[in-house]
Amino acid sequence: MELRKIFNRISVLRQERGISRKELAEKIGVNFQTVGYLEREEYNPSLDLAFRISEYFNLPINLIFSTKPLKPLSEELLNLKKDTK
Amino acid sequence: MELRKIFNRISVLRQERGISRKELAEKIGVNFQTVGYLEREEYNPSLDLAFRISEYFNLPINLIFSTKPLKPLSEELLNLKKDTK
DNA sequence: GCTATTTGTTGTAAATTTACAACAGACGGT
DNA sequence: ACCGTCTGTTGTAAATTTACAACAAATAGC
Repeated sequence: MELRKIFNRISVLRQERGISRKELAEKIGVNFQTVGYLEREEYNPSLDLAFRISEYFNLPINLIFSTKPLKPLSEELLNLKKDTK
Repeated sequence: MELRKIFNRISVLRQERGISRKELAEKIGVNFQTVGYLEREEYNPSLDLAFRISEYFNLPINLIFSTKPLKPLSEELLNLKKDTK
């Protein structure tokens, strides 16, 4: 089906929480190397795994994953502030 | 990884739009039997495919897919109205 | 009734995701 | 310098998703 690459913010979110890949892996129930593969965007998570990550970070899927390259969160925040002023 | 089953509203949304599985399949770029598998929830879509469906229906992933059984849309609507009054 | 379209289902092969093991490099604390 | 933890990477096997072909049943239009 020629899969598109999905971009994600997993490593940023994980580092914000100050946890290691191993800890995150345990929380979401996968091998720690799998977290590595996901952070390096070497392959896409399954929908179920995407939901587990979303549940762990308490953020909707669309905020963590995107079909388009993700800007740094800091920049997104800046744009939001611009819009509301 | 013992995958959880993900529930979805694909068949309702498709029927609301009045299109066939074949038409939907063409729009999202998969085989029409694949749409059948998804509607019967025999397997979960990949994250990319979930995004294509989300883009086609112009709805966020979380409104179409869920880890918990989905109530009819009519009921969801009723709950929303209750909350706001 | 006939025909076309849609849907449900099954089977097999290909592609993708995940687990797991192994190893190397970076980094911090002692 | 040593030790432990974290990270990056590669390889292989297992599980899951997808394509595709085939066929039956249901439905709608003529």
